[in-house]
Amino acid sequence: MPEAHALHRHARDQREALAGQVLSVTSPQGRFDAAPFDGHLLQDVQAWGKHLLYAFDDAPDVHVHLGLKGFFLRTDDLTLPARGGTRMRLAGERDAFSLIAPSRCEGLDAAARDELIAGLGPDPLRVGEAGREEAAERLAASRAAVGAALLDQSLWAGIGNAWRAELLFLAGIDPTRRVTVEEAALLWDLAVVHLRLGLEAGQVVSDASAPDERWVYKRPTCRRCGSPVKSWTLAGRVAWVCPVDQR
DNA sequence: CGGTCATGCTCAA
DNA sequence: TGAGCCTGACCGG
Repeated sequence: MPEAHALHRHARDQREALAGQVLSVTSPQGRFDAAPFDGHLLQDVQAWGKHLLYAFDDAPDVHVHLGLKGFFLRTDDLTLPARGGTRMRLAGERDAFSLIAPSRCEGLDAAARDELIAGLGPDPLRVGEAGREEAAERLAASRAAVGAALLDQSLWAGIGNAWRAELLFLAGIDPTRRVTVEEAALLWDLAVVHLRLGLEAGQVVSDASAPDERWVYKRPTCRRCGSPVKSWTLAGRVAWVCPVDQR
């Protein structure tokens, strides 16, 4: 689940529930030092690609990355004890969020936060159409195959394995080759539209009329033409490709 | 109930 | 390139 659309959804949910409030910040598991943030006012929560940044008054930022396995639990019963293994618990006036099994949860000073953001490419949910030209040029300039380039967070921020499979299918592009600037711009447009749909739906959406369906991702056959889907490891992740519809 | 895999990423080799 | 991270979902016995 944790690709950019999911992280932007977490940011929105937590911003609406907690921003502007003085939070109780704890680490029931003990693996996160919550003291610098406990009792401080949360100004904002923002997603940058797959990263979450929490801005506090008079404290560093908190940086969260869910990795493959991280997730949040939400409750409106503030008396409920956090489940075991909760790395960070953020409690406001009416809601509490528990962070479980993240790959990163740490304080970040302003310089480190700026460095993190500077190392990320454009995020389709953050710059949208305004970032189209720069995003297309960055992706097309990469020497890597487009299937590897799309997963490189310094080129574009927020695309993961499921979006890679589905966006390349929608664009009709074979992941093993490179792309022109025009093809990269088409991929960007597809990403902007579909990640937005995914943000609202809370899942990957590659067909607005069938939000629960996928074209090739984890499928034995292509949903459009029925051809057997080819799958193999590309850039460390399993690629799913229709050999007929993607050239 | 054990084994495997996963919409991610880092680090060692 | 592969192990590790150390959770949850799923599957077969």
